[in-house]
Amino acid sequence: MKVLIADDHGIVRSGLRMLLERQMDIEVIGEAADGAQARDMAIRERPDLAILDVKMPKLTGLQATREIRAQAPDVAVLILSMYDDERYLFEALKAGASGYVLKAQADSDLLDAVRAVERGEPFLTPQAQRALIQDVLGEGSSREDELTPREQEVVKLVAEAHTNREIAEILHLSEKTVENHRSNAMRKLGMRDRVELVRYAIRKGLIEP
Amino acid sequence: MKVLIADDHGIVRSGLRMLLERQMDIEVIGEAADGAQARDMAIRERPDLAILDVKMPKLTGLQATREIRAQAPDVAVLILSMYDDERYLFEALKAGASGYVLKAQADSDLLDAVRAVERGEPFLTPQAQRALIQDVLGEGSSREDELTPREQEVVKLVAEAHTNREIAEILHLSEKTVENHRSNAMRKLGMRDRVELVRYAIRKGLIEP
DNA sequence: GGCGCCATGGGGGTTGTCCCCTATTCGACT
DNA sequence: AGTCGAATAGGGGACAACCCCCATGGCGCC
Repeated sequence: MKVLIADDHGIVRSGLRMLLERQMDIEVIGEAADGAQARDMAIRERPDLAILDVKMPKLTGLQATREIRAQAPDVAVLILSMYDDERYLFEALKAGASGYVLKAQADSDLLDAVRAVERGEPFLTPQAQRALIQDVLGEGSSREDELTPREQEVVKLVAEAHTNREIAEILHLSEKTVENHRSNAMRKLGMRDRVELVRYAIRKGLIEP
Repeated sequence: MKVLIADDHGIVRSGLRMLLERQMDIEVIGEAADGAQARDMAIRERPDLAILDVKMPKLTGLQATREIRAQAPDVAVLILSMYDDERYLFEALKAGASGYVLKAQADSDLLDAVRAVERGEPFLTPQAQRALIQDVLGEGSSREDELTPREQEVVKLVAEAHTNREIAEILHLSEKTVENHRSNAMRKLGMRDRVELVRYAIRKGLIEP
């Protein structure tokens, strides 16, 4: 089973690799340090599974998931979240992730998740299942982000101080398309320049201050 | 060499354990999930080294370091930080840590640090060393506010999404003077555009996100 | 089938940003 | 007495940002 690891912390990547490669049938075929790299490697190398951290530069794990699932549907995705809550669980599932595991969980949960995905099954930790049930029972979580996925990606990269040209390269788009997404996002949010977008991105948790 | 690991993420702990135990002479004698537990275990088990994450429940890694060093001075401490900057470096050293390694670093840096501490030497990554030198060089004045009052005013207004022209009107200055202050501030902080200034201003508490 | 939305891309133009340089005044330190 | 940083102001230029317009193709939805 070929696995790709993506996390912006080198030490954590190495730890995960050790953890996974102790299993005889798992081969870690690559490591990515940011979301864009993870997407490119997943599409090029076609691993059976990509394990993505939520919080990464350039593309978040969720944004990378969306693009990987669109362009390489045979690559399964497992989201690894450092957050203690499940605030990205629903977005992760909507983006096409097969599983969602908190870093606070025991390593056996991660291996269980990998095994489940190997069999083509989805995997949620007990906590995540409870959160999901809670949500279905309660209000139907009508959280509409007014920004489209593409617009959010561009906003995140703007807030990371990339120029339009750099963003175009990262997302494999033309500069003009990037400008259009940024402009549309700003119009939707009633903002006048990139500076306001930065504060929006920080409030939304797209990036750290 | 007996080592204690403390991190609130179980998966990360397991990864670190794998990473360290690949070294034949390193034995991980325990794992702690929070700072208080780390302190108790360190004082009871007396490992040669305690590797502590900065951000943990109950006691932060720095607080745990202080108490461990006070009650068990023979236990060396290595601080592991997930943050991309060195904002806790000085506090860590003051608290009695022997080393400071970012999680973003390669695993070899962590092993180097462990080896150095084994020999009784302190260890800092090149980035941390640079930050320290920078600090010693600029120690004459208050290192915290390297920006002049005028520069801070301009930075705040930039971060509030005002254009140079608007800032000039607000401060009763010429546009050129505003540009100079902004430019000087950016040079001092090593930043390339206003977007980076926004994040700086938010980190410094000059504005709210 | 048409309507709207999303994603993609371009033309052309105005304004803003950012950098290089110079220059003066003022106060503070040595 | 001289130097140094802070604050002020400007010239000129390269480039990025931001705006309007336009167009195409895909997809879902009455």
